[in-house]
Amino acid sequence: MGRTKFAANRRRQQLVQIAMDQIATEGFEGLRFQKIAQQAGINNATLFYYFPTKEALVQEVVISLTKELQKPRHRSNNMPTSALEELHLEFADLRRLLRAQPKLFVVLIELSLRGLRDPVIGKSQRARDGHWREHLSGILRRGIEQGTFRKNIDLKATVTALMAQMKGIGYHATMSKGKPSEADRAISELARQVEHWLACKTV
Amino acid sequence: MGRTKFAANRRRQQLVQIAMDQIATEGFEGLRFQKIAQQAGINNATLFYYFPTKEALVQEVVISLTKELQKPRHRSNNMPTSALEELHLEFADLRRLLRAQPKLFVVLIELSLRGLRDPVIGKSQRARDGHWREHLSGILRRGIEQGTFRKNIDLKATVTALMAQMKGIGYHATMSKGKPSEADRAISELARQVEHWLACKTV
Amino acid sequence: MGRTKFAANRRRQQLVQIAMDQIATEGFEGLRFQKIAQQAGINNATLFYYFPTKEALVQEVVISLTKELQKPRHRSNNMPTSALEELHLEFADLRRLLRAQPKLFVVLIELSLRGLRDPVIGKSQRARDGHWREHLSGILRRGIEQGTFRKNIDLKATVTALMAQMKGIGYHATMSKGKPSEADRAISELARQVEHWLACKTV
Amino acid sequence: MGRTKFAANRRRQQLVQIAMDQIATEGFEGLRFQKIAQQAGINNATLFYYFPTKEALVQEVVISLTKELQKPRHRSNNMPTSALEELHLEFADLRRLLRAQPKLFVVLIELSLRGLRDPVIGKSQRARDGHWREHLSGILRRGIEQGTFRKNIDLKATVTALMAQMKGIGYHATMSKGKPSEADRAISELARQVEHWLACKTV
DNA sequence: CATGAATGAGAATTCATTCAT
DNA sequence: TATGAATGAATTCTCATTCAT
Repeated sequence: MGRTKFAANRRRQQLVQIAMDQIATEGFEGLRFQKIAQQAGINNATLFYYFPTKEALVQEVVISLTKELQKPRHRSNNMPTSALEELHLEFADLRRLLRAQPKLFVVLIELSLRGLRDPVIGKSQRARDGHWREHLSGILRRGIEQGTFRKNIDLKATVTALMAQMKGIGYHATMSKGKPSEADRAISELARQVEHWLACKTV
Repeated sequence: MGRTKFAANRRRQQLVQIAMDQIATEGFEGLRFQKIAQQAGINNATLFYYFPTKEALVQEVVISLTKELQKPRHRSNNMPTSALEELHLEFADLRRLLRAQPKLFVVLIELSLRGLRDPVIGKSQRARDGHWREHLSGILRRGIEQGTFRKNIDLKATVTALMAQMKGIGYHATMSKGKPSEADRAISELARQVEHWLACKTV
Repeated sequence: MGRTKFAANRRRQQLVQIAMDQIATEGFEGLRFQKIAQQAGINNATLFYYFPTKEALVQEVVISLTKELQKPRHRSNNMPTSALEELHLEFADLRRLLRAQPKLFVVLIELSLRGLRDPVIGKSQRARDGHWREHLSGILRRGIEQGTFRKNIDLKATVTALMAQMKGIGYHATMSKGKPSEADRAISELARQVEHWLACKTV
Repeated sequence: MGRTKFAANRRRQQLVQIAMDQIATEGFEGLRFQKIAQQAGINNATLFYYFPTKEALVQEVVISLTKELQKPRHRSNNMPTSALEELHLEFADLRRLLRAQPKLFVVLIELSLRGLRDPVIGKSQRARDGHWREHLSGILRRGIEQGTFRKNIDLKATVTALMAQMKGIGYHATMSKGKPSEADRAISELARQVEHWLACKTV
């Protein structure tokens, strides 16, 4: 039974993955229950045993996506020593994710749009953003405490701007379909700019 | 006859406008020919008289959107005197547009996603980005010539970053549905940050 | 006014001709009022000035077709001298018509089918067949009188068979799209067979 | 499972049959998916479960029709002994088919016309004609060998004429809607004529 | 005569979902 | 679990026809 449940979960996860791929390639518009089943090699109706509704499947996609985004990446072995380094790592994460899972960003943006109309998705999105905001605020606060960042930072506006910048990088890179190296350079540029702005004591 | 043609064009424009609103509120997914006709107070078939295909209508939306975005806004009366001011005005434009036509950003993002699959839309999108890139590059170059900006700017990366930042602002503001004032503050913060970064001679 | 009316009739005739071409190339299925207007270079609605209904246009096609089929072809200058020659000429007509206006047969068959459901067309068709039957019966009778054909002919069955044969040639040639020369040879073969059958005194 | 598949095939066959009836009574023009479903007592969409396209259904009609026409009819118990008898049986078959399934001819003619535009149908039609031609040629050749038919037959032209004649009988009988007995008599007349023509040694 | 604009009544096709087995 | 069969509710698109100008 434990084995079975495990297998069933694997299957669910696989189906969610297929759904994500579908969204990435065909858009939300093109997400078809039929096609997912087909691609999973199962029957149309069988899919309904796993997800009672298309909506339910989408919710799982949201959950899976959120998990993926919150999966600790750089914090693998050693804690970052300074706020500056933490900030660095944020950008590094973005860079890595953008290279490793470009499709994820497409789904993310599709879901953002859906979140505007679907309250459940919207709520989950706002929650994710809230956590991220907290995380970034923490870094900035620590940086100020550590004396790395200047004291007169408008914390809220800065964090908002920072989030917007990082989202913008993901959005722009995803849409313009330039070379990854181009995105990398833009991220580095941005990272330096931000750090300069936060660290510069003469503003 | 001239009158007639004029009226017909007005009608088309009106229909495109309704379509844009529909996209903004319901998403691409929810764009229904029926509903547009309904909202225009005309028959379903009449819509097909104006647009032979749903696709055709969408194309017109793209055109209309591009026109709207390229419509000169700040250049109303007097030419900006300096590159710095020009850059300022870019941010001001963003701020104004975000307040005046928030729906436009939703449509813009929806279209971006569609552009990933629809080659016609994609092309138009890339063309628009190309122009914008040129425009921003021009400002930066002029700023360097004028001595306002530092000489060692990595022009390409900087422009990419700049575009990403501005897109990010639009994206974030649109999605998070915060108060406009919050977006305004983030934009100001960002503008100062960028200018500082470009102008700082000690980087 | 006389001129005008004449011109109008020319126009009607032209439109009917276009309709026939349409039927020949697209079938009854594909007959579109729109397309006819388009091909005539006039507006959709204008066509309704000439024909109050699509049905009306079709009726005119039927009339035009009947006229075309009854147009005396071989009887141009001199009367045929014998029944045998008359019969010969029937086959010759078929041969000529098949070469000169192959499309006409397509329309003819399309109309036949329509005649099964449309009583007006059906009636017109039966009338045409009736005349033809009379005509052929006359030839046979004359042939018998002239002593060319045998006396024990089953007149009714023979005429029916004759009509069926000739229709069959038209039908087969139209459908199989073989070379005209092939049809010619089959017609000659058939003509000889029929004449032999009718003339043979030892049956 | 075998039972199921069998039932499904029965269903498909039934639907094809209904489609054929529809074509016979309403023509290709009047073939409506809706109506077929209605007549089968199933939902519109269910029909699409069996046939992905209206076109697909039509193709099955073509196949079914071809099968029906090639279904051996007279060869039931004993082989025909002579070419003359074989030829006889061809006419007998025609007579029987015309009485037993008059609708089949309507569909056949409708399909012929469609074959002019639809390459798939056209090809199938030409193939069927090819086989028939082979079959008839065989009979004639055997008749010549057997000494029943004269030696100087123009084989190709004769077969073409023969096919045209038989098609013509079907076409004429179908269209003129006379009594079956009339068609029977014409067929007999024709059969005697053809046999006389082929057997007559003095041509 | 001629036309642009408008429309009602379908038509094919799609898709999430249900249900008996 | 799994599936084949079935369906209702849309949705895009077509077409003959009308009407004011």
